[in-house]
Amino acid sequence: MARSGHPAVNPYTRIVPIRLNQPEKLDVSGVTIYQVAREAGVSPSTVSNFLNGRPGRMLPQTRTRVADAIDRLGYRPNRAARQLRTGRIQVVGLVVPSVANPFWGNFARYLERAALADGYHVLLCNSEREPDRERRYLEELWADGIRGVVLCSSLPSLNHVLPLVEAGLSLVAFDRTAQAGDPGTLVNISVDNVVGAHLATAHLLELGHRRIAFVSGSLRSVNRRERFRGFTDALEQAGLDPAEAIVWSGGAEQEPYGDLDAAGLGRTAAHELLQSDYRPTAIVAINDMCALGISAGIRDAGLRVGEDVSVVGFDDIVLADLAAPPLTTVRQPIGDMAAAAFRHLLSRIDEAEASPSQSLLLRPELVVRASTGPAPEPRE
Amino acid sequence: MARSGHPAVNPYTRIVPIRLNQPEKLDVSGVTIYQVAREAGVSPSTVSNFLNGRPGRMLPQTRTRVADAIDRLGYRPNRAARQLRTGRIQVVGLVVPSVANPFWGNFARYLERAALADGYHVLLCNSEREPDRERRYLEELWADGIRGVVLCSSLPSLNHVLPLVEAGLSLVAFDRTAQAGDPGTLVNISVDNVVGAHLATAHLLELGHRRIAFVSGSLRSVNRRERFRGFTDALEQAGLDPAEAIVWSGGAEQEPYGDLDAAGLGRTAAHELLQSDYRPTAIVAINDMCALGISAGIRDAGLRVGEDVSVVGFDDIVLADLAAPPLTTVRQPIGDMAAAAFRHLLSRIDEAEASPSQSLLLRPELVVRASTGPAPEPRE
DNA sequence: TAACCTTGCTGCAACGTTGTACCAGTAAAT
DNA sequence: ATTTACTGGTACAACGTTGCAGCAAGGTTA
Repeated sequence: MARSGHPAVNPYTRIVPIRLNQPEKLDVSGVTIYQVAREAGVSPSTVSNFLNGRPGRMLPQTRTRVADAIDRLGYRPNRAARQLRTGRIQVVGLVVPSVANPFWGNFARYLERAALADGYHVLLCNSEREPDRERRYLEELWADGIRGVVLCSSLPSLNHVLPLVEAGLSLVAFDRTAQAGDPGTLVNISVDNVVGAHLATAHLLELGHRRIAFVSGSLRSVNRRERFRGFTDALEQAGLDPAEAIVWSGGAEQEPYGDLDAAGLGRTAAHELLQSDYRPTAIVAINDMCALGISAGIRDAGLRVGEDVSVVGFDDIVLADLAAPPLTTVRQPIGDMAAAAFRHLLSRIDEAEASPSQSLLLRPELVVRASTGPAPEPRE
Repeated sequence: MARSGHPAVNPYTRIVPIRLNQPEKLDVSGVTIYQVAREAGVSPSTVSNFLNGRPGRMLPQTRTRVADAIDRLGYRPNRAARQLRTGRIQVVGLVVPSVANPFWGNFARYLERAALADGYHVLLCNSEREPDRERRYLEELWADGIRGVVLCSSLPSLNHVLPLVEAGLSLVAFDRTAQAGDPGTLVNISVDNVVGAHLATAHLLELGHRRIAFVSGSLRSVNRRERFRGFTDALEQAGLDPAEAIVWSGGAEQEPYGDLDAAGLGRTAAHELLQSDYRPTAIVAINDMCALGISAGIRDAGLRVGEDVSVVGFDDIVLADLAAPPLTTVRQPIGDMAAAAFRHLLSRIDEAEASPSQSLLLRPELVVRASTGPAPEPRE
């Protein structure tokens, strides 16, 4: 501090003894790598080597001395300093449509579990499925030094985040399969939506249903398109003409993805479908929230779910088992998917060379409950 | 770099041209405060003053020059460097029992919204209501430099986190009212549980119900105790003897808080209560998940919710309106509470002197839907 | 005119960590 | 005896930001 002896006192300035803006910085834990070094009788570099570089670079006795000192002092590395120095940070981002949706909340919990096991934290962001919010969030995360993000988007195009990916952001897209225009380094992780919807539809066909409807919001998102394909594939395989399938794809154009309103959407769909001449005996819903809405709509019409009209959902949220009647649905292996997402993210961040784009599809599982039953006798 | 001319070459070592461990640090955005300073023709200190200290400390023209330079270069301050220097960080923690519960997911979303408006991020943690996880999370957050946390705990005692609070951690306890042993600087934010349960119970009494049950898991958590008090208060006020109230307080001792299983708990409770001789005509549930489970249990018994047995929930989660029949419930002003929580947190972090402990109780609102109806005629 | 104050800016050291470059000391190869 | 290699460490300069201390220039007061 006083490098050249006492600091020269400016004869023109009075002493100002009160420091209003003192840093008042609360020490993160008070103890730094220097104190550990002194305690262990080594240099800070050696402690750093112990912590990061090879611990093989020192004698066993030195190693234990350092370890003991760290223990004794309760030393914890200062993350800010580490990040400043290395540019790395032990945090990944998670962008979901909305944690208010139990499916995403659940996914967040599993991802956190996976991340925590590797000493990573998860920074959570709600995009509300708005591309602009997605972009701003990713920019924010990037500026924070975060280099890996799990993006739950479902949007067909990722153009809005392309610049960041090109700058080096590692992106794992969840609930979305690869598209033609995707960046070359993208990893996609998703349930096999085609198989899932196929399972659901085949289940209904086996029960004897022939007039089956598919209900969703706009079909613009990737997974919805795929689920629809699984639906038509199954019909075709059963010898039905998919062109004659009943498709209810509502929702205003201006708000085509509404997650929260999926239930309301389903209810409306049920009302309309059950009033029509060609009334379906079974309905495949785009997800569980939608299916719960459909169930409510069926009841509104004075019909019984699982008897007059069967309903299949998708996701298997906790509430599916709780509904009246419990919902038959397609279960996503959400824990496995979260773990895989984090594992891929980590390998992307660590490796200098980004491996080429790839997709991981996990097989879903049909959970049969009481919302589906044999097709009622045709009464025509 | 080459401060003293060419670095002396060690005659004993061959040149090792391959640097395996190069830092490869991706620049956060490439542009630093130095480049902004050069672009604006001022010193880095002036740019820093513009960013933090008073911008009144410079001429208007200087101010605009700096602002322009920042714009032109797209400068964003490096948070790690800032944190290292100041010890501050623009992140608050949020510890919830589990985001898999829609109520907490929703709360997280609102808190994020409030935080984002002030440039703060939210780091989310799932405690699963385990005191030990709570403690470890808070320690982790503290080590990360985070000085403010919203803790959604409901545990009567906060002893397990006391050391951190004493070290300077600002804590806002959510969904929990003040307790005798609380730290002196704690802020409690909660809905008025007594009033809420009172509203729910009074509503049932007005409908003519007299045999009303209260269903919850263990009563050890703070808010559950209070809701129970609101329940008994209302009974008393109606001239009934609370000692004769039907109280179902189940759940194994070893897992007394199960959030995910609240629904299963409710279902079991309904089964047991409806089999008893003194069967209730109405049930007050500890929360909506529990109420949905109770509804399922009532249906299991072949009875109609809202006609044979009325059910009131608590929280007003999205699914309450979706159930069959839609759930009458007590709505928590969750957005207001989240905003208040963040506001208090911020003032605690900013102010050097922590103001004394206080509690904020927000008034809940009864939302009447179809799960409650007039008490059935006594058929005895 | 001397003494002091105010304004508007800059210089500099630090925050805690890391990894490269270096270096003694010893062992092995020439 | 000399060269080379390996081992087990240390010294030091960054990373980007901040805010105190300082300092010219001009203004105000005595």
